[in-house]
Amino acid sequence: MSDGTTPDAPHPKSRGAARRAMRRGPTIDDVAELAGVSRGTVSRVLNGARYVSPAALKAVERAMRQTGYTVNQSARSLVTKRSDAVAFVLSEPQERLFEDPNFSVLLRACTQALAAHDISLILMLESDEDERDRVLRYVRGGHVDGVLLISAHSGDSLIASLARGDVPTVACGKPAGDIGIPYVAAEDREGARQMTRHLVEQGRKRIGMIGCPQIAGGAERLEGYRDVLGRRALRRLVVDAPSYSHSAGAEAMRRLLATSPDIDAVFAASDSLAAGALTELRRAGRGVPDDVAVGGFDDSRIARETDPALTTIRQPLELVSRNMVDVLLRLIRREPAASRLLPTELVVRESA
Amino acid sequence: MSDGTTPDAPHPKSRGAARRAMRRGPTIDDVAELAGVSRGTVSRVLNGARYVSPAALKAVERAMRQTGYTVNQSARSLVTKRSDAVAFVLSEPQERLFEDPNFSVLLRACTQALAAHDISLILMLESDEDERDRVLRYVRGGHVDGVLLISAHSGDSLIASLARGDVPTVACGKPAGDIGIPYVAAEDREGARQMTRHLVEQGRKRIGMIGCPQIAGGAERLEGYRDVLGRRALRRLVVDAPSYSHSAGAEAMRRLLATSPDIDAVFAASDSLAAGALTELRRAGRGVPDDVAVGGFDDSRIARETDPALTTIRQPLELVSRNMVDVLLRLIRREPAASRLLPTELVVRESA
DNA sequence: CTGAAAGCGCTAACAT
DNA sequence: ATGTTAGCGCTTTCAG
Repeated sequence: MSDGTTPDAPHPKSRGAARRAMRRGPTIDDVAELAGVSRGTVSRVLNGARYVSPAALKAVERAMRQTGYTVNQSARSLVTKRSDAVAFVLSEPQERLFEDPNFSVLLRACTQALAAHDISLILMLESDEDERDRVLRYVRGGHVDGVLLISAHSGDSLIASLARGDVPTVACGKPAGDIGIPYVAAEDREGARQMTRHLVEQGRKRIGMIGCPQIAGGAERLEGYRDVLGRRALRRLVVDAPSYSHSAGAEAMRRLLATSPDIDAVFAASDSLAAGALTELRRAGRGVPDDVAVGGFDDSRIARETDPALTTIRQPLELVSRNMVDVLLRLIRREPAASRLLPTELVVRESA
Repeated sequence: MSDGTTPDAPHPKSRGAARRAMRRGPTIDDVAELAGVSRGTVSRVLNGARYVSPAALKAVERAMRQTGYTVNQSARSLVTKRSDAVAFVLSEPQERLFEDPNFSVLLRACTQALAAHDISLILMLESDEDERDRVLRYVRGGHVDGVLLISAHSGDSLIASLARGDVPTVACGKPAGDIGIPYVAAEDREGARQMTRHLVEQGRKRIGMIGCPQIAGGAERLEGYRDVLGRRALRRLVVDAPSYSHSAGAEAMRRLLATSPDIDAVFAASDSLAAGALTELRRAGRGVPDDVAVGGFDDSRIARETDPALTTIRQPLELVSRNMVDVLLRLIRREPAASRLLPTELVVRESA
């Protein structure tokens, strides 16, 4: 084989004056010429087609098809100052968030919702200082029209401080510190109430909770649990997990069993935590749900894959995503847009 | 409040001639003026700083800092014809791929590897016809410099037909049909051999396989299994799963137990499949690994979270990602770049 | 080594 | 309704 990289250029004689032979698609002028109209008219067709005669419109459309024209986004952005792209910024202080099954759902749904508006999604990670700076520079450099901010932990947010500036931003989940940026979230507190009520209705008496207050929404879930239980939410029944992970769930369950061996139900603040709890309960020889009922939160994929399958609270993440995009687009258009809270739903399976 | 959108322009008298007051960062000219050099020199500093006197360099750098200058990527792209962005195209015919824990790893690692080169990652989905067209138009519209193609199923690939064109593309996993595009993959076949050998060494006699030949790498894993077992790879010991999912694994295991109740080991072509098999084995009252040993493939997160934890084959996905990016960058620079195969590793845990 | 000048392809006034 | 024109901010010859 000759080389394996690129087929040789198809221009046998291209020598000295080898201009940029690269991607050299048809321009708006080519279309205009072919359609027998001016460049301005073509531009009008491209942008809404108002004030264009049907005849011209048809001619232009045909010419575009014939030439296989595509707008040059750079040229357009240069003048409009819009990029038609938004950043999906993921701050994952502990590398965890990325493994969260919920994250995939958000990412997919946001991508789709944006695609419907012909806006592209640029994924950016912000796990350390350097990356944070990179993101900041990038965002305020005008490379994107707005940002979808996904952060597990609510603290950090140097990003948010930027976001508070002039770049339209919407967060997933209520950011801590009550920064002024709009957010979209599930009704964590009410969701937690639903689960706790369910456990009570099942006749459970000593209901423990594995929480994770430092994660967005975590504090609310804890509050919901307390709302329902009141003083029955004994201090020893509540343990904190450092993150929404399987191992953290197992570890928390171990502590719970140690301090409260008489426990007959556990509400974990996420499905991953619940799955970890399940593993630990089995190890400890407790039957689920007979000895101990287990409730999760999220209704992520893993809720269906544990054994027994998890009873959990469904977060409408597709809806959250669509709302985030909707709010962001309004913000970009300088329209007013408030935060939104979306309802949750109890999903009963085998574990409780 | 006055408006809530944009703080009023700081020009008390700007009236009729209210220019676009939007994002109006410092330009290369502002920097040039402040540094007392020409616009050309600033540009040179921006691009490699060759042929620039130390004095000029310093002045420019100071001016850039003072003004908080950031290049306008659109303006740059307009002339260079590069976008400094690549598309991460995900074809997920069955919505599954996105839930694959491996995918997250790839996405994260690719994003990071690209960020190191100041290239941004644009995520695109290609699950149906419309989206495929969208991706095609987008990619060949010159919006990206190249594409990272992640597809579970190997067939479709109208995308690939584009990729074969002039847009630099690298696939994850060997694409079917032997299209000419370079790819990066793990040594699936050898990995499968490693696992099968391990099971044999454990004294297992009737080793079944849950395969998924239509998924990239799936056929190779099946071959590896057969390489080791030879005629002991009875037909009835091999079942096909429709996808790499938990439920497919459970279902396949059920069939396997039905046709070959005497089975004493199973090698599943992915961890998800193995996890499903585990669930089914427990349901059937078979102990793992005592009655039946179970081997997975991927060493994804779930391998650590099943009970018992999975013995599996580690795919070096971070390495795969970095190599994909490396190959793609070479391709973009029109340098030669061949496909690459990366070694796998046996990870022994509890299930086998 | 550096400045000047010519566009890149497009949109948005501004005239018709 | 349509053509004309002036840039958007940058890189890249081309002269010095």
